[in-house]
Amino acid sequence: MKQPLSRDSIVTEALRQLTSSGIAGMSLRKVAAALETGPATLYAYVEGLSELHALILDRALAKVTVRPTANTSWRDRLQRLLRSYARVLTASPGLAQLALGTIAVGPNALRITEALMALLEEGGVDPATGAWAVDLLMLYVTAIVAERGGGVDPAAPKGFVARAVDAVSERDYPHVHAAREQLLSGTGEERFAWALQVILEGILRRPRSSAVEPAATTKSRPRKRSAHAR
Amino acid sequence: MKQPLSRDSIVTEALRQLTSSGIAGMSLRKVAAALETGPATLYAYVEGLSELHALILDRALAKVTVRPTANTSWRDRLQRLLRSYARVLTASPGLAQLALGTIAVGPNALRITEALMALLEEGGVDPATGAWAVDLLMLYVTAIVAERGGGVDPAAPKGFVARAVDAVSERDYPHVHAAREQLLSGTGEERFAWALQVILEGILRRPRSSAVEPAATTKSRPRKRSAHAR
DNA sequence: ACCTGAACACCGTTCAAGT
DNA sequence: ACCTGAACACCGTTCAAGT
Repeated sequence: MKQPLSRDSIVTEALRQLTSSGIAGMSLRKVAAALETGPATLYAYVEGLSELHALILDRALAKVTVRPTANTSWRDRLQRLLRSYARVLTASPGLAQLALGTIAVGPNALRITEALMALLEEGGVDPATGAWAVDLLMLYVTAIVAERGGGVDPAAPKGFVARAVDAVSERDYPHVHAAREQLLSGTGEERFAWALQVILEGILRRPRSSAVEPAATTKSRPRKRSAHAR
Repeated sequence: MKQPLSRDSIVTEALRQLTSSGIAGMSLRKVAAALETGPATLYAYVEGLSELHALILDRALAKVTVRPTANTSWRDRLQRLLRSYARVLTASPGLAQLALGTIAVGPNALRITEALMALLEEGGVDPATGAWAVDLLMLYVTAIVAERGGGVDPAAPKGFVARAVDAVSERDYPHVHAAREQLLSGTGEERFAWALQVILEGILRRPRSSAVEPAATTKSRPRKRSAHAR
């Protein structure tokens, strides 16, 4: 009675399950059941679970907005793009973990990479640095989303970490103790925005063309190196 | 005949399995079998799988060297410490994924946080910035290890990504196409070292006390902001 | 009271037997 | 030749029945 079963309908159902029930709520067997067939049938359309993961990821990434409202600085547009990427990953619990295990080379991942490279170039970042920078930026965003939303299970007692950090021994961990409030401060949004600024600033100041730190110099004093990237 | 069974022996055996066989090679049932008991028995010593994960992680982190050879710059020592952390995560396939899902508040994780905070302070980073910086640095390192070593399975065809990137359409993805060699260039070590320098540079230039970018300014020109943090 | 064998409710993947 | 029910080899967790 359902639609005639296809790669497409399998991916749609799988993403639906992931979005509504998290990583534990999606399985080949449940997808098969929802599509009113046996689990073995799916193997006619999909290589296995890990190919399905890749397909789900790219399907989800279609929702990322790569052309945010113009008329703002490239920095602002880059931050909006990465926020859109983070939002899409957050919308389907477990998608970020899945993204970390899957090297995204689907068309939608490429579309995001392309847009980020263009924005960095607009910011004066040379292509060699831009290539690595895109990896770094996307990895950071994926990781931070993966770190928070482990799953959809409400098993995370919000106070548990706070209690552990608060109880830290002043004698054994003086720096941690002194900064215990700072370690827990800030909303996710604030930390995300700060981290992006940090990484972006570093990218602009440390093009790949710049020499590598010679190990035994410096004393907190920043080096005179190229600010005018490329 | 085996040792009398304890939290400790369970963690030891679990970490042994993880190290030798990756995340798929470790399970509560296999640990129980190796310890010559039934799976239910473990629940007398451990709350469940996720507590075991946290215990394994902290046990593994004991091997991280937090006091690298002195007589070098704080930057150098910080990089050595993070490399040691990365090495420990890499040594047990799947440990990094597990670390992303587990908020590490065990004594060994605290020891690492403490050492990083001390090094950043030595570098002139204020405690408020240092607290967030430690999170960012550890998250990056954890994520990059998690991204590569998905498991111990040799299922990763090294050429697969290269082929996908090489085949990218010049018309649809001009920037990606132009930088396709750069996207694949460099060893893991080189990218790791570069990324750490980028993040560190950003941390030094963007203390939390600095104002937030006012959205519609800049043109790649860096701001005059404090290099001499705090 | 404590420990645990067996059961429960799941997995992904394979394959022989049917159409 | 193609599709798939049933089986295989696993999971984590629970619980009643034994000591």
